[in-house]
Amino acid sequence: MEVLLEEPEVSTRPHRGLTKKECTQHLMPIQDALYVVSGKWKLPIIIALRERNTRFSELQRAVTGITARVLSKELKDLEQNEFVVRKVYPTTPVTIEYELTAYSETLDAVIIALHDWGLQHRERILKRTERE
Amino acid sequence: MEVLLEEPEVSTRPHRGLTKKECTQHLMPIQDALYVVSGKWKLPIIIALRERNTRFSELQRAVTGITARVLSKELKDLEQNEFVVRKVYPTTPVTIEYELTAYSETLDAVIIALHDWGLQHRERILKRTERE
DNA sequence: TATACTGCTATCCTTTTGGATACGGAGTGA
DNA sequence: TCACTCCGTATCCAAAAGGATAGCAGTATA
Repeated sequence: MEVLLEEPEVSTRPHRGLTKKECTQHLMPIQDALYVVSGKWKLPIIIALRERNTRFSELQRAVTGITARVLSKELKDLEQNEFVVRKVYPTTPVTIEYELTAYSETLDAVIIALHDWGLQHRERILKRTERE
Repeated sequence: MEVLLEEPEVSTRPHRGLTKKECTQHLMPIQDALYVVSGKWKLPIIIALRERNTRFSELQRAVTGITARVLSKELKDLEQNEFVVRKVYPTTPVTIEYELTAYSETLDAVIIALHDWGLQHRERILKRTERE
């Protein structure tokens, strides 16, 4: 899993005083961010973690429908992005806890923006389908 | 392509005074929003459209690497979400123009949030890889 | 002794997404 | 007439994402 993406190429014309280069430079961080939150399970897992579900099997129950394979992979991704720390306690048997980091909270602005937009979009679509 | 998603199920515990139901209700709009901006080409196309590339072949040149098949499909999606209108002018041969709607600008807050977060994330990762 | 739970990994399979290539009719220019 | 552009569609394929199932070592429980 790559964390930084390559520069995509878009367009040739300036826009609002931005050169092509500036536009595509804007695109890269956007795609980095999207990479981090998109996919079927990333946000459900983060939400489950916020609700203090910390252990693997607990998470698997909380995020209904996810398989161990996928949960394991997603947790590794979240760890790599430093949203989660994996703590191993030498009990018998070992206890493993996944905890959200302070850094994971920086995502809040993104999540809120997505949420607000999504909410009005959903309402818009429902109204539209009513009309039809 | 579905526009509204099903309610996902996550977790069982309350969090910050929110019930389970409230949490998952938050998730739905987020996933609606993600649905609209994620994928390889959606944002590059929107950016190209903002730069006044309106015609099909123009878009295909502007968004380098996209094939006609995929561009065609993405434009249909964008139309369905009411980000784009397809206008047909009865010239000979017909001229077809894709134009962004005013509604497409409501995405700006989301795009900016993604951009800002992505930018600092990228810097964070670059610093981290320097240290190693 | 048998069964179950924990925290996974391995293997294989399906679905989704996107890419390659070819082709289409209609028009335009040499 | 030949070649080229425009705006796509159709068919087939490859890669990525995700799902199903099985298993495993260690411990606890019945």
